[in-house]
Amino acid sequence: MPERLPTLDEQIAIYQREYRDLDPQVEKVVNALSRLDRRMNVAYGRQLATLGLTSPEWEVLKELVMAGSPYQLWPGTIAKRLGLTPAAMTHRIDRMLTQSLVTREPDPDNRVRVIIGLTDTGREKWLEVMRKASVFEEELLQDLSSPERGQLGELLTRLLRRVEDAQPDAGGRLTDLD
Amino acid sequence: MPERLPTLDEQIAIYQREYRDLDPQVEKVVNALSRLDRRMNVAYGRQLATLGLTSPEWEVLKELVMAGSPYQLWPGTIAKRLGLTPAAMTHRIDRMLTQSLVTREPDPDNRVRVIIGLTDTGREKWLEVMRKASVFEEELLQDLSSPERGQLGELLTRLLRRVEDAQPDAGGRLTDLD
DNA sequence: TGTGTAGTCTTTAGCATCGAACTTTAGCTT
DNA sequence: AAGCTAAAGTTCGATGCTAAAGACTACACA
Repeated sequence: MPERLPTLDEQIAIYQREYRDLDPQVEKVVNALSRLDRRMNVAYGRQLATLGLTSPEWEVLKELVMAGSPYQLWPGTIAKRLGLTPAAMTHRIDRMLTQSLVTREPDPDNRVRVIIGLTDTGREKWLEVMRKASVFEEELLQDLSSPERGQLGELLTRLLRRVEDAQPDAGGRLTDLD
Repeated sequence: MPERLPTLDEQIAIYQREYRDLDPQVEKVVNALSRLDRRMNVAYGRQLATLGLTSPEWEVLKELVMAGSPYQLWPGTIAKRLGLTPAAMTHRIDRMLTQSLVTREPDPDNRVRVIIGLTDTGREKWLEVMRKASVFEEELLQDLSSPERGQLGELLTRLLRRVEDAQPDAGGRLTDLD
């Protein structure tokens, strides 16, 4: 009974025994991506915890900063980008309000809308996380030379372009399903 | 008030305005990874739904197949790999039992342990998902030549090696935190 | 101007997950 | 052997999420 996580190559070898037509090259890329993201999130989670933040809160802060000055978005927009229901967004904002990370004001242009804004506290928190995160990120990439880093970024960007064009708001579809 | 998701490069430009010491090359890699994983999961989720599977169930099936014949693991092992608490694992297995995707038997060698096994139904489901997923994966990578795919796989593997060595069971730490 | 329709956010009920306490067993230690 | 410690998995209470329904607003069209 194996305790140890199979290496990526072991995983793919087994997958190929189960499904002969599998393309090992493609599978390697896709599974490496997914494994990396899991590990990165574990690492981020640790750093967030030391700063008294949860990962849901962090996601929202990122979106608001990413929006640029004046750091405002509608709840529905954030929800769509994060793949959440509007209901979840309502409650997340509620929680973040109690910590003064964000504000919620009525939209003067449309009374059924609401504007979520980033507070200075929220912006500060974002910065603290980034400072810690960048240490981890540098460590993660330390085995890659600068040209390799650039190349990796470029290759990933090309993948991303395809999938983001196909799912503009995460609502499109890349393949026909039925 | 922006509705549109900033492109990766826009995002990084804004981040740099907020945090001047940020390394754009590193940030590009890390954020592309995270964006890609989100999109991939959306796509997988769709395909799973058409096969009557949920993503939590899919995760467990993957681990059992990955273990190789005879497709058996302890609940605690699966939980650790998926980053779940043992409690969550118990309930997941309960649900999967009702669909005959897995079995739960006492471990003959240690009466406090339990063995989760993959059923033929579960193995079939895994195969169905993989067949659909490989279509999507091929489409995702279609803009990359075969050497580029190999290169991307190799670069990602090097990152993965570093982080998996540092967090052997997702319990280690890559950076000192306090 | 009135009405229908679509869209935005909130409320509610049900469910999955977490953290923590608990039960049972295995393996030491003396 | 007997007791101590560590480990595995289940149970329990609390929290965040989803899906669906509801309240309200804006816009199009007659």
